[in-house]
Amino acid sequence: MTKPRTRIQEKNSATILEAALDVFSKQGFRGATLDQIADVAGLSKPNLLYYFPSKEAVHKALLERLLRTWLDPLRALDPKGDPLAEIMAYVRRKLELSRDYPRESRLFANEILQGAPRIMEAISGDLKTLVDEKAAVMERWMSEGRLARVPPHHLIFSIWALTQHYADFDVQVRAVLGTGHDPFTEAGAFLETLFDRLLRAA
Amino acid sequence: MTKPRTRIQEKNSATILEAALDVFSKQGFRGATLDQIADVAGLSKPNLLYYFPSKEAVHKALLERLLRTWLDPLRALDPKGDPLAEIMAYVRRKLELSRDYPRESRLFANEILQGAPRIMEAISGDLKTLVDEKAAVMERWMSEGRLARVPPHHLIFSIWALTQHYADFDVQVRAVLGTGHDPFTEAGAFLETLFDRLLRAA
DNA sequence: GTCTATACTCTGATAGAC
DNA sequence: GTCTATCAGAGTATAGAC
Repeated sequence: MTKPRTRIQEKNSATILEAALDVFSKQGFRGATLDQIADVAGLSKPNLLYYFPSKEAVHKALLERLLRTWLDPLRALDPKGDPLAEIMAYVRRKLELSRDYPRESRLFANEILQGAPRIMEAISGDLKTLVDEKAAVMERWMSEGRLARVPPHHLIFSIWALTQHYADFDVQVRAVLGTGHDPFTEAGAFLETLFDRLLRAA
Repeated sequence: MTKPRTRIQEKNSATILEAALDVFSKQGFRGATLDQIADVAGLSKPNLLYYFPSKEAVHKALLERLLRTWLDPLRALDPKGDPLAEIMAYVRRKLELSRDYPRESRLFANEILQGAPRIMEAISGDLKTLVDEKAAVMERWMSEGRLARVPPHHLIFSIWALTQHYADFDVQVRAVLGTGHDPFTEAGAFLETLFDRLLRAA
């Protein structure tokens, strides 16, 4: 349902998307079933299909919502700010996303693993544009000697990889650390150290 | 087929596993179908099921083969070697795995994303044991002042995250970089810099 | 060992009563 | 808006001929 009108439509659409996020993020698109989603949402399958015309449509709605907000932290990187502080703030915001929205991270990971069939356009369009723009900002900072020189695109990849790992591989991280650990707090301190040593201008 | 006896059985089992790796690594367990696998393998579906008793069995055989070899690079980390050189060698071998066996990396990623239903035992058993052991080695190196002090477990996570990202998110990396880039060569140089700056004893 | 045919279940989607 | 009933197709697995 692209434009819910009544309050009950609004509420049910939200409930369905919430349940679908649960299921799609764990099983991927093909692995998820409408039965599972309807079950988690507490609705019947036909009722679910009253709100969304198809399984595709539910998945698409989730991805669109995700893409709208997922890039905000990178957009917020301010060319006029202090280089190291700006990048550290980006790392922190990205790690917070992993901690607070792990299902969204896994939904995205599933989509990319499957070859990004439904979001390739956004990736090589909006995302690439944004990354190129921010990479140019970092490039400038490096030229001005305010940041150690590293390949900006791979710097951005490393921030994605290191922060998303704690959401996408959460069960592995927890199993290997054992009990008595707070993965995200520890990761926060570690990544602070890592990017400081990597980027502080010599 | 756990123990193939004839040459033809050997060959067909291998062909099936090769095809299954293709499909499972892209679609995950539930998303993959025996039809797809049989098609890629060039066999009929019943014939495939002559060699493996079920879809589960094919998947299990793949994961077991993976786990047997996936940890070798970490096992090879030598407590008697030079700390920084040993870790750099581990990073290099791990990145080579991502470059040369990206499907294996994605198979593993899919399994973890789904909550590791089939390999949780190996993760919290053999894997945790090995990681704890090597983390202790690193800890010793740090105490001796031969390596900058960082949390060893998270250091290992960072190596996994940074190297596997180039396999698991390959399509995103290539789309964002655009043409005229060699992701793995560039990543090799970047990760060399990153871990050198992070770990070189001050 | 390999194939065709098929049994049976699951899944996405629709019809139509209320 | 929501439900029961149901369809058509896909999916795993088996039977049995060759």
